Amino acid sequence: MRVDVSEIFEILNEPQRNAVTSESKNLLVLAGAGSGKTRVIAHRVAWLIKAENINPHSILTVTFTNKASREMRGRIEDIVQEEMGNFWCGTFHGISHRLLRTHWEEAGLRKEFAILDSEDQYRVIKRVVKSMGLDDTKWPPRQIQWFINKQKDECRRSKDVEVADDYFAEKMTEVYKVYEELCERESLVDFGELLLRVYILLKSNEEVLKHYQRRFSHILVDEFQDTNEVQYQFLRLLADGGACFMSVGDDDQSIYGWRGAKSENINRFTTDYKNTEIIRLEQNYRSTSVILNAANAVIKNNQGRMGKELWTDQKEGEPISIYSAYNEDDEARYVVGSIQNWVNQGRSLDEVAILYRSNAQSRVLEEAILRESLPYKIYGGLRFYERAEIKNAMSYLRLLYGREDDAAFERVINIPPRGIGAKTIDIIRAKAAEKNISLWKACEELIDVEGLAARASQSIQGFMSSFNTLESDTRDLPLKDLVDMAIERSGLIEYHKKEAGEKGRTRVENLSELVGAARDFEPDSFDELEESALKMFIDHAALDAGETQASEHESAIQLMTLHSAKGLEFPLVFITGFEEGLFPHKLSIEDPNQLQEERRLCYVGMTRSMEKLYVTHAEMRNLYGSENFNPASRFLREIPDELTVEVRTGGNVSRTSKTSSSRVSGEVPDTNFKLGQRVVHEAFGEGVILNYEGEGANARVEVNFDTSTTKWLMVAYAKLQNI
DNA sequence: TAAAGTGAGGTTTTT
DNA sequence: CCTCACTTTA
Repeated sequence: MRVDVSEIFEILNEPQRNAVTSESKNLLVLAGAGSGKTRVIAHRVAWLIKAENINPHSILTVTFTNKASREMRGRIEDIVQEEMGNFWCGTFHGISHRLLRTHWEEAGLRKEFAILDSEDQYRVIKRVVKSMGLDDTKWPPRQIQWFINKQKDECRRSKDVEVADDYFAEKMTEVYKVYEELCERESLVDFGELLLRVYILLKSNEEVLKHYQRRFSHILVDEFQDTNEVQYQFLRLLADGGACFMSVGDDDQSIYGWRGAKSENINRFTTDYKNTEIIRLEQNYRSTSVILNAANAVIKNNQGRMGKELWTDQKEGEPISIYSAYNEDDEARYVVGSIQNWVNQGRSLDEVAILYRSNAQSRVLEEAILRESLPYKIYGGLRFYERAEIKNAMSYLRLLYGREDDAAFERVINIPPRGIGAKTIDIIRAKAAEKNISLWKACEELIDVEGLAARASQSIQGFMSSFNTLESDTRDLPLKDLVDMAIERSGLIEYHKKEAGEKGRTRVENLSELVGAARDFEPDSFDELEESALKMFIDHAALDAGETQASEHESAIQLMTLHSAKGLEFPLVFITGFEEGLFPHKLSIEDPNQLQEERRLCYVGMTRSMEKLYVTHAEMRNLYGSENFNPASRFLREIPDELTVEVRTGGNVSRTSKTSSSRVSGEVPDTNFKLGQRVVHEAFGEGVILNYEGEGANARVEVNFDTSTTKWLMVAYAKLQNI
């Protein structure tokens, strides 16, 4: 039966249509910012189903974030007008998880294996470091966690790590090994492990591999430039069965190289898969031509691009406003003033985004917004399932599901406080280690032999028996009531109620929101697996930490880092802190590759803007307690002058400042020195004047010497010479 | 068991 | 300089 698919076509341009209907076995779509990349994937899936009569069951669509995967599924279902329960559309991690739940046995896991989120993983690693007798100030668990994850991203087990004479790598690999053994023993799977284990499963198990190779006739991958090694290899194994493989990405928007993403995977795709058809989506539907041309001009400075130039038939639009602020307060004031102008023109606040390179910059901006009592929403805090009170409640649920969950046990054994201190826990841990059993079992044994202080013992018995009653009381209850009862009995609500002020109240609110989340929880079509709702809820919480903030649908200014702005669009965008050392960040300036990534980040930031873009920088910025005089970002010079307009000072924003106006010129009053001046000192050598206070005979200057020491010196005594 | 003190660290983040 | 994690202390 032929289905009318004209609707699929109507809204697509030619390259988009070519991508959607391509019959090539291997297809690479280079999709520029705002060129309709999600639309192309969604329509292609719809096309395959409606026009080519491909069973949704045979299609695999992979994205990076849960949000993207939800959006994708939603859009596809909108087009095909039906729900597709058996269609696999998910994140790499979600899909891997699903495969492991199905093939736990072949993968060498217990049926009830638990997922460690990064905080759980951190705690486990910390415990491992301690148990190995290592000093955790010398061996920071964070760094080891990073190391281990990096190895896993690169498909390396501890035995595969090449340490090559590097003492640190050697030691960290040892920790990796012990961590590996612990996870094996307790059947714990961290995020990296989900992928690595699936990769190893497919690679070593012919039967499972063949099954999925036969099943998936079409594989579609979004944001291909963000794939890391293990993800690439995983896809490769699946596609090697002869599936049609479409990857969509943009090398110019690769901003996650620092966490293992390899944008080379785009090039690699074309060499690994012969006769790959390449389609470029270069028409941008988002931004004015001014913004687009500026972004193009900036990204042109990068080497080794796949080649792509965005164009638009939209109007030219307003020039980009450049503002050189006196300091960061002035910058923030200017931004807020401009937003008020926007509002006065009848525009709305949720059309506005303020972007910055690093989170620390948000505070000054936040304060300026607060002063004008404008509503704002800041991205980047803890997400729902990452909050302490929620993790505590989830630990109760995890323990209810499986008493062997040590991570959960440790978390809640003394929360709320029940008189079980560090000593008692040490005894329990020692027992568990000695007998190689879980903490829960160790408690049972210790109680039997009276190996604990009477009070602690009693308290633990109470704690443990409460789980047994809870279990029998919640059997056959729907998930929502189960969660409700578990939280009620945990004592967490009472505990947080006692907390002072606002904090305790929001925590109690969050706990009841968790009950709400349980009520609304729909297992994402895991139906073929016989898994309890509770377990699915627990896994869901680990794999999808939820939104950054509870969504208030009030109109608000959006504040976020350039990284988190990727994929979003706003009519009005501010990019702040456009300064050397901040953006590009000082840690990225030396390495050409990292510098190129910074430039891509700039490109991403600029292309977020639909109508109007502001770029601001501060001549002076307080950083780590001292004043910095950063030159404007090199990216600013890469924007053609004819596309910009310099905002004159004394306009809508005043330059008021606590310090005297002479500071603007940078001259140290009644001396021969000025800020930024190079000077030489008899003992310390050459340096640059960073700051000053006082004047004339009392003037002191702060000099940053080339030996990279900074000193405050009295001008009257220091015998500084101008160079 | 919470409050006060100490010390390190300060780029970007998803799963 | 400010924040955060962690330790010490009343």
